[in-house]
Amino acid sequence: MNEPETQPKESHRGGGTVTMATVGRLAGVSQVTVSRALSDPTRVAPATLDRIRAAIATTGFVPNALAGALASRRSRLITALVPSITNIVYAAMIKAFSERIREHGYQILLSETGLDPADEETLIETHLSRRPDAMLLTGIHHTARARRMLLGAGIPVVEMWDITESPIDLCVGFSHVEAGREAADFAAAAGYVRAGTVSAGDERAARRKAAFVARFARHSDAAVEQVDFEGSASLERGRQGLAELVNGRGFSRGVVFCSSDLLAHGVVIEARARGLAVPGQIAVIGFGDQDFAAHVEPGLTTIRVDRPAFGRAAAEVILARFDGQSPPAAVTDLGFRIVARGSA
Amino acid sequence: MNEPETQPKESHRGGGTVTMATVGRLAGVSQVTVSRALSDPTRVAPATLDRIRAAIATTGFVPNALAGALASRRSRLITALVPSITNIVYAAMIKAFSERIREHGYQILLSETGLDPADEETLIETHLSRRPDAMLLTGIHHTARARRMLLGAGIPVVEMWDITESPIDLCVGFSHVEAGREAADFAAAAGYVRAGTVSAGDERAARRKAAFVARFARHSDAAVEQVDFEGSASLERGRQGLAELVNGRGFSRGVVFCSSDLLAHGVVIEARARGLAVPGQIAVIGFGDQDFAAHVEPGLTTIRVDRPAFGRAAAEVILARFDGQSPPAAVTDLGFRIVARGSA
DNA sequence: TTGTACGCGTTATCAG
DNA sequence: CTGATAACGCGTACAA
Repeated sequence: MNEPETQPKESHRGGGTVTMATVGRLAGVSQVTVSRALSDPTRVAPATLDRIRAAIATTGFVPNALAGALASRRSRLITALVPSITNIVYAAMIKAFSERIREHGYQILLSETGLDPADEETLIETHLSRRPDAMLLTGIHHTARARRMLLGAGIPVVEMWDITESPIDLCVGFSHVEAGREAADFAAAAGYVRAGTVSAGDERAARRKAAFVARFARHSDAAVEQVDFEGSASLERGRQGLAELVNGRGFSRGVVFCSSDLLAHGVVIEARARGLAVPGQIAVIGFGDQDFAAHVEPGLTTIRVDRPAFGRAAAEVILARFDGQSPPAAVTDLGFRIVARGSA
Repeated sequence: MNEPETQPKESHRGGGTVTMATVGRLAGVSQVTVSRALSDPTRVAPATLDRIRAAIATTGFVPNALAGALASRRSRLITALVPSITNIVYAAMIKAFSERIREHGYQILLSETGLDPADEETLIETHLSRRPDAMLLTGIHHTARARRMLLGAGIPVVEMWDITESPIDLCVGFSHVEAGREAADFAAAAGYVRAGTVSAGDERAARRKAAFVARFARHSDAAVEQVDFEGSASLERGRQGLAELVNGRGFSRGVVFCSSDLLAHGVVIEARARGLAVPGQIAVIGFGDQDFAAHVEPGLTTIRVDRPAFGRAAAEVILARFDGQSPPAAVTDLGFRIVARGSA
C-alpha cells in the first residue's frame, strides 16, 4: 500500500495531535467513518466499529469540539453570566441550570459580571465569540448594544431572576417590587408600626427595599430608617446595620427588612448581643430562605424563592427553543412566598 | 467593479453570519487585513483601520473564536473542575482564579464533578475536547485514565486544594492531615480531654477528621466520638451533629472538631439552644474561617485557609507555564493557620 | 456500509 | 502595508 497524497506534516508541537484521520489510518478506514462511529455508531459495521474503538483506545484520541462546532455550526456550549458566583443565590440557580442542561450534552461557560452593565456588555461580546447555542443572563438591565448583539446572535437568550414585560427573548423570574410590597403588608399586619431596612448588594435588592418603604408608608406614618451598604451582603454588615439603626438613628423597636438572610441573621445576632429581644423589640425579615434560615434561633421569617426552580425553568425554555416544537412562554413568573418563622 | 470569484452562498439560517470577509468587503480590504486589524492594529494603516472599525460597527461583527482557536491552536480557554459550585470554599477559589486569569484574556469553562472520580473522568474528557490551554482540578485523586488523558493533552494542569509529592503537573494546596493534627494539638493544649467530631462533605474533610482523631489519641485516652454525614455541610447538620453527640453518645462536655464553619456554627447554635455553655461545656473548632466566623457569638475558633490565595496561586503557576520563562514550582504549599476566637 | 469533496471562519506563512 | 494561499480538524452533502 502506498501513501495517498502528500505526507501530512506533523503538528508544530512534539509528537502530537491525534485526529480522526490518525485513528482512521490505524483502523483502516477513512476519517469520515471515524466521525460516524462517534456520532452514530449504528451507521458503521460492527467489525469496523470495533477496530475504530480499539484505535481510539490505543491513541487516546479525544475529539476536537472546536473543529466540530465550526463545521456543524453548533457549539453545544451555553454561556451564563451572573453578578457573582460566590453568592449562593446565583450559584444555586446555575447549579440547577447546568445539571438540567448537561443531560442534553451542553456545557456551561460561566463568567461573573459584577454590577456594572458596561462590564456585562464586554463579557457578552467575548462570550458570543465562542458561538454559544444559547445564553443565560441575570437580570433585565442591559446596555443597548448588548441587546443588539444578543438579538443579532440569533440564539435563545434567557434573562433570569427578574421579570419584565419586554424580555430580549425569554425571561424567568419574579417581581422584586411585589416581594418588597408583600413584606411591608406582612409587617404591618403583624402589628409593627416602626420599620427599618438594611440592604446590600445589587440593584434588585434596592428595588425590593424601595417597594417595601413605599408600601409601608401606607400603613404607618413613621419614617422608615434605611441603612445601605455598598457591595455584597455579609453577616458582619447585618450586625453593623442594626448597630447603625440603633445607635445612629435611634431605632429602638420595630421590624427590620433585610435584603438577604445573611444580613438578617447578622441583625438577629447583633440584637441578641445587645440584649434586645427578637422579635419582641427587634423583629427581622430576611430574603431568600437560605438553608440556614430555618435553623438559626429564632428561625428567620423570610421571603422564599425557589432558586433551583429558576435554573430548571431557564433550562426548560432553552431546550424548548432548541426543540423547535412547543415554543416556550416568553415570560415565566415563578413568584415567591413569605414564610413566617420566629424572627418576625 | 465586478464581483471576484463566485458568490459565497449565504449561511443556512436567515440573513446571517457576519464574517471577517463581510467586514473586509465593506471596508474595501481583504479578510486577512481585518484579521490583522483585530489582532494587532499597529500593523495596518490608520486610514484602513478606521474603515475596518466602521465596518465592524455597522455590521455588528463578532469574531468567531472557534475558528480562531482552530487555526491558531490556542483556545484562550481554561477549564476548571470543582466538586460543587455552591460550596463557598470552591466558589471563592474559582472567583479569585478567574479574576486573575481573565486579565490575560482567558475564559473559564466550569463544571461540577460531584464526589465521584469516575464522573470526574468523564468530565475531563469532555472538557479536553474543547481544547483548553490549561486545566484546573480540585484535589489529587483522579482515575488512571484521567491522568493519562491529562498528560497526553500536553497542557498545564493544576491540582488545587490538596497537596501531594507527585502531582500530574502542578499542585497548589495545603496538607489536610497537618491541619487535623494541629487542631488536635490545639485542643489538647487548651485543656480539653474529651473530643467529638462532626463531619460532612468530601474525602478531604474525612482525612482532616481522621488526622484529628489519631493525633488526639496521643493526648487523651478518651475515645473520640464521631458523627459523619453524607453529602454537604449545613447549619442543620451541625445542630443534628451535636444533638447526636449529646443524646446518642453521652457527650456532655468537651471540644467538637467540625469539618466546616457552617457545621461549627450549627453546633454552637444547638449548644446554646440546649443551655450548654460555649465554650464552657461545649467548645467548637470549625474549618475555613469563612466570612461569618468572626461575627457570630461567640466567634468561631477555626482553621483559616486563604481561599482566594489558592485561586491566585493557581493562576500564577499557569501563567508562568504559558510564559515559558520562569518555570513554576511543581508544588506550592499555601498552608493554614489556626485562629483562636471565643468558641474554643 | 464506506469514501470523496468541500466548507466552516480564522491564523500563519510567504509574497509583493 | 496588504493580499494569496494553505492549514486547523471536523461535519455534511453526495457518490460509490
